[in-house]
Amino acid sequence: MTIATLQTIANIVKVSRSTVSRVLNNKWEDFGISQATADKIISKAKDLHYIKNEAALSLRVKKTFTIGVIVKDITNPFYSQLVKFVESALYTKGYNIIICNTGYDLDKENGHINILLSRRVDGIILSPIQKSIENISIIKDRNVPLALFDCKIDKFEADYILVDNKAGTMEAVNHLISQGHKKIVYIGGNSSDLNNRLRYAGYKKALSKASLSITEHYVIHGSYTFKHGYETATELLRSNDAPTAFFAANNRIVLGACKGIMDCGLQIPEDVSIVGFDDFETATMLPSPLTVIRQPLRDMALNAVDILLSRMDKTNNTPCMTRMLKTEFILRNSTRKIN
Amino acid sequence: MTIATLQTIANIVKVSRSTVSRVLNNKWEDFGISQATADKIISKAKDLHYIKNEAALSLRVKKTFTIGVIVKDITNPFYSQLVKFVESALYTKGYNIIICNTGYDLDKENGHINILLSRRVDGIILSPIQKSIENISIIKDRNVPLALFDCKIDKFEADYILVDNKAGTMEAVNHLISQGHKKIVYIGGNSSDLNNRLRYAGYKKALSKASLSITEHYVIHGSYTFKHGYETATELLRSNDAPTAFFAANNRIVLGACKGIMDCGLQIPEDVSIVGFDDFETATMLPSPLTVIRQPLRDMALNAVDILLSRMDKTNNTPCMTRMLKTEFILRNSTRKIN
DNA sequence: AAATTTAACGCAATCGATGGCGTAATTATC
DNA sequence: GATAATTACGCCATCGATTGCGTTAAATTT
Repeated sequence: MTIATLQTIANIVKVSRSTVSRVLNNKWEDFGISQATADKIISKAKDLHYIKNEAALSLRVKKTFTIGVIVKDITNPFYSQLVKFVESALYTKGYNIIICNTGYDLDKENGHINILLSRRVDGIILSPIQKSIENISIIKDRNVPLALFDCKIDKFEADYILVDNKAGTMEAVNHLISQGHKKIVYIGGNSSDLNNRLRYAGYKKALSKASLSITEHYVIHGSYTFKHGYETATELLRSNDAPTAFFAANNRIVLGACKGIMDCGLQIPEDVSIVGFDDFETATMLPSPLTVIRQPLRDMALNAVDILLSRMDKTNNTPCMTRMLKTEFILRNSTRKIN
Repeated sequence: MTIATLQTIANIVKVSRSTVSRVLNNKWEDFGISQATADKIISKAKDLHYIKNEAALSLRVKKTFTIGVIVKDITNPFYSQLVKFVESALYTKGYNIIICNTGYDLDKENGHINILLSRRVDGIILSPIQKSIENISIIKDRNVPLALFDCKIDKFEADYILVDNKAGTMEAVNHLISQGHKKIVYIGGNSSDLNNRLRYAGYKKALSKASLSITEHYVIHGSYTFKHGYETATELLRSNDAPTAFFAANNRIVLGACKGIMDCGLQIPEDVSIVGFDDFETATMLPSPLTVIRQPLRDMALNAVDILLSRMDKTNNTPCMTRMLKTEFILRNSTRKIN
């Protein structure tokens, strides 16, 4: 009826809890327990459908085999893929993940951090919205391994996993320039967002290297949304100084921009070229498959897992480091040479 | 240095663990603990950054405030949205979720089930790949609340959450028929999949109601993949009996089919009409926004949570039930009237 | 002043698993 | 045949929090 514990089995086989524990953990030889006893215990455990209680184990060994993953929006392919890779890597190591979706809500982010700490997770992968260290530093204070993802927090020593936003963007914009484009729009995300600033820096650098000047009304920071991409594209294309190419700072913006372009009756890449940051499944499924900057999500996930696992070794005192990964330029068919 | 426990605080304030526990759980008035003592305890707890250990709590109260969610592919928007809604609903109730991604791997699914049981989760939401009850019934045997999602398992009494696949598909196909289409292709998923069979049944019924006969080479079961949609669409459109409309059985297939149609040099909806099962963000972002059958994901998630929560009340012995939710027909712009 | 209430806590068992240390019993060695 | 070594376990504290049941001291009542 009730769920079997070590004690239940011990009572039936008439041995002590310890013996049952040792047998069920395959250590009976180390403790000189007879095969006969072991067999009896194992078979009884099967009969009773014994399943160990991880909560009790955690309490005892001070390890939960649980990692907390805090993301902003799990429905964004960027994060869902990340989660997939993280889950898969950790599964093979015997860890589970608690997923926390903040939905860009600061209170929820902090709430989740506290919950994860009270659950004594063995590590946290965090892609934070907050920029200040107040609430994040309690993770560090408690010595919980932390991998910070896709962000950089001022004056906060930690292990970061980043991509080279600037170089990636430069590559994309260089490509447009090499195809003869001079009127290239930067459709950006939130202007206070560091990633956005770095991507913008890449854009600027590419232009200046090619001795092209920055046209102010071609730089539109805003938000990482479909709407922003759509509105920016349509407005500019209908203006009397229409651009010939767009760089979109993330996967949502690029979709909005594409839609905007098409709604203006223009074709990609015949009339307008476009490159986006972030690769995603549907990028290949558009009428013209999108040329994009791909973030190495799998590598990023593996790096995060790697950091956490190595930090769990408390003797490991290597200083925190930032792992900056290279992006990949994926040439598809959304840009073309112009005269 | 080391992490504070109730005992730590008790020692400092010179009271017993019980008193600290009662104060920190805001029950000190019930136990007649003086305000002065309470204040001292609370302030010490703050000083020491005390955070309760949920593992210890779980062990004691036999409740983990954790729900396991097992999905097939978290990167599929269908599941990532589901997870988002579930997470959000449970967060407000004080629960966390452990996410398990099976990647259509049966062993992993079973592995995850066992892990969740050993973690003594308070409930499981499962969208299984397995069709047999062998491995699933251990969940029921252990009396763990279970919500089965998007599936039906033979001879297994449980709480199911489904959508009316047949009616939904009928509505879609009826729409095509009402626009004058007679050559309507059914691009299906795995032929053994129940959802696929039900959707196909809806297709058949719609045709027969309109006195249209089933054309065998217009029914292509296969898999729920982009590739299948693409190949089916291109092959049929290039045949000498090209159809005028498609029904695609899920979000991946429909994207593949759209791409196939466009790669044949045809336009949606001018040359070919298409309706898909599943709504998803990018459906609106295609050149012609897709008309689709939307599954009520939010409702489905809330229902699942609701079932689990109510089943946790052990006095609740209401028989298992299947909640079949209605789909919604979302008319956009991927079909048109033909002569 | 004695009896009763109430305020203010403490004790110890419990949840389930682990592991260091100890001990009896058997077997091997000289 | 005495001693040493090995086999085969058991005892009990521990992890951290909760809670039923007691217990003491102060306050109140009569």
